[in-house]
Amino acid sequence: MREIPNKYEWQDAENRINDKWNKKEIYKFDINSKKIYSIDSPPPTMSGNMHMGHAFSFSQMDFIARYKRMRGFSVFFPFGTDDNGLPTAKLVEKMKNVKSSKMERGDFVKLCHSTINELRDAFIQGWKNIGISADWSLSYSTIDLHSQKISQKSFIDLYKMGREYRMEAPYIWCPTCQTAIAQIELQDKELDSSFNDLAFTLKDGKDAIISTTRPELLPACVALFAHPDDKRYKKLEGTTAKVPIFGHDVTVLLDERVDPEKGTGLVMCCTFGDQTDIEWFKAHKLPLRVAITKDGKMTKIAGKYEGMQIKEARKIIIEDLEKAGILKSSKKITHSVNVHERCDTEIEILKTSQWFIKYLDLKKEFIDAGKKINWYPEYMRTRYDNWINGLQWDWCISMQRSFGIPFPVWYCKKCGEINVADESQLPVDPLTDKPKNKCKCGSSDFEPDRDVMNTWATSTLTPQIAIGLIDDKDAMKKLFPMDLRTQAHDIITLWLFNTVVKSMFHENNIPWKNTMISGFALDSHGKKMSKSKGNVIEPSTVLQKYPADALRFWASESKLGDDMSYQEKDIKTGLKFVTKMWNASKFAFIHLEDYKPKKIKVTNTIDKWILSKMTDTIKTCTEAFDEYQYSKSKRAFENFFWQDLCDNYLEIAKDRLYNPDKYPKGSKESAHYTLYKVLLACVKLIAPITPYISEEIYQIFFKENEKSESVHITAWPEIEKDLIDKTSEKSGDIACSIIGAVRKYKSIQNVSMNQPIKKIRISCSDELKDLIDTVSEDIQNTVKAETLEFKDDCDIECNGYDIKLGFDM
RNA sequence: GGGCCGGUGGUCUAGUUGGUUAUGACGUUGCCCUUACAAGGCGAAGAUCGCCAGUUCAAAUCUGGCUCGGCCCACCA
Repeated sequence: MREIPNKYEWQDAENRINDKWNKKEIYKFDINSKKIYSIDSPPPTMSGNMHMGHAFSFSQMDFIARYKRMRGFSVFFPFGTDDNGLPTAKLVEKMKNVKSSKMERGDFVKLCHSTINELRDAFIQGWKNIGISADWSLSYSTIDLHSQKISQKSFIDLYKMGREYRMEAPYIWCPTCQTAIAQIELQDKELDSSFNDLAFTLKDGKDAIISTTRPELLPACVALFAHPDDKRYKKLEGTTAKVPIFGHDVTVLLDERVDPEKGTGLVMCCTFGDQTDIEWFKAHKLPLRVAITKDGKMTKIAGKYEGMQIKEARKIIIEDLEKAGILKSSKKITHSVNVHERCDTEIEILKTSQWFIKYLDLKKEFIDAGKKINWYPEYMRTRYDNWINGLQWDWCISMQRSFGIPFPVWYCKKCGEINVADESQLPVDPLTDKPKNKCKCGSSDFEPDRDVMNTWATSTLTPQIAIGLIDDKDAMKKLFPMDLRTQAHDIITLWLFNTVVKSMFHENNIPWKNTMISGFALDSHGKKMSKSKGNVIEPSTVLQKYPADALRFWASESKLGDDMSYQEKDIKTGLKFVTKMWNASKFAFIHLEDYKPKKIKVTNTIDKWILSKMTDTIKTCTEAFDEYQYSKSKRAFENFFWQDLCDNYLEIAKDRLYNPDKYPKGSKESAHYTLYKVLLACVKLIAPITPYISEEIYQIFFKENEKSESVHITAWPEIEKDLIDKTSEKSGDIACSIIGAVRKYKSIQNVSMNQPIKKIRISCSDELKDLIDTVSEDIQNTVKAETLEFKDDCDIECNGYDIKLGFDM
């Protein structure tokens, strides 16, 4: 045993311990282990700094990883980063001050890769700094060649299964980013607008007034709609109306999707203003009129407005309508519109050619798959089910961008046939590579697919990507399905669901047996942290002032699935715990300096009491961890450690440890045995949550006897049935209660706890008297009472028991 | 508008198969330098458990309605 510093210097300790873990490969995964536990963790997006939510949810999964490791599993815990696609491209454009649209595609892609490489190590360091016990030799990026290969193979397999098709369809389009975007990338934004009533001219010369916020879509108008039950308009069904300014004729139609209460009850349908327009377009087989270009300008059909930006055109058209007397009224409104979350641009719906994965026919299978997964917490499954039940569109996986994983596809210039790459070519870039074979029409003149897959097409393959890192031909057999997916609740519908989809297609199995869903870290007012609100706190800032253990301790407070607000005071609580742990251990080290653990008979009731309580705590912590309830485990541990062990046991045992001669022979040995055993259990029980202080204490004191290189690969404490002793537990509890009463008495008398008292008087039943007899000496010595006697003239309450007390100073 | 989750001392939070005095922390406050810890210890004050109704001998806990907050979805002419 080496010299014990008075204070725990956490900065120094954490660096030293990180080095040790690294050097000794404590978290190295062994595929040949008989017991394997595998974790599919979310690859964080490199386009932002590590934020509190990351620290929060990754700490929580690390609690589980560390617990399982101590339960004897070799833990497969790889770490990925998501550096694929649009977020990275945006970051690079901003950092390097370039525009991908103004660069050679190959140059931009190269710049993206080199930027990722510049940033990657520092980014990952953030996770190392909070003590994540991933096997860092198993790292992947969602854009690396390994991921590209798997992603492209997934595409080819699905294509061959007939699950993928490319089709022209109305889809969400961002005019700024000039790409199709996923529904999940939409955000609601409250914007000012005007709700304009304008007049279409009916065949009989009368006006038909419609209300719209988007008069610039008039050239794209293809019909007018009214509700079938709307008496005002029903008779107009089938008549034609002339579109103001633009002059083409459209028909008045009836459809139940019209809200008669809204505006004038008559609405124009444009291709495309919103989702309903798409539905009408399909249901009524309407013509297509495109008024907006891919870069957000007016098209030729807009006549003199051609080439104008959408908003500019809207303004001028309203002015023109007003001049012409067509604008009947206009009122200012605020309404929410869909914008692209990354650039805040109002989205458009354009008919473009995209790749889709066909899956709407399999809703039932997906819901059944969800039932085979154990959800923690259970209620999160409902979100998954609801999402599937509400699905209406196939999954669009293409984007019109330059940076991303290309589709392994060429189109035959002669016959138009789709030619997919041969598996042996992967990863492939159709822009620079050629197909292995001629087209079946005999031509070898090809046009490459210029799109890239969106990030979700790849990130839904993390189980396959992660397992692919293992150099073992049976890796898939050994690791799939994985044991656990961890993620936050906001992307159940997207990431979790679509991973199940891919897994069902490719492996015909669920991707993992369990899923653990975490909440968010919110700011101190319970609001989501976001850059625009300026309320973001980064873990790196916290770690300058507090140990990683304190941050993790905070993360362990939250019940699984619940959001938690971040307040610095809660991190302080974590620091206080670390300090307490250190000090209590220091006390033990002083008394156990020459102690060698060996099994002895425990003689003292108070020792039996704490050992029995410890057994109880181990049971609670183990059961809680098995249900992924780390916060329950932590709470049980904390109560035991702080209240039972520190506040009571150590205080009671102190006298026996310093003055063993006052006690029967063997008392000191009994205390030594107990103290060692209990402290070791404590260090282990909290090791998953506060790995650094636990490791430090283990290294200084326990390693010598326990042999394992690290506390994190020692065995989780076992329940020893022979330590359960309910009678001693009750005696000990009563002793603590009596000691508490004396402390309170001394406190009210404003005297030091050291102040001796002459006599403790106790009145209680004979049954309780027998229990108290076994601990009376400990009570007396702990509170420095000269005598203790059973008498009937007492009136002070003894908390929780039918006992009355009296004290004579 | 729909789904799921939550509302507990000033602040954060445990407890929800109904049953003595509702857990812990931060903050406030009194005392105490006590051979681990003043970054501490021992006490104290502070909660009609979001609101209303119901079931029950008994409700923080169960039921219904309302309200506020979070996430997801829909709407957004």
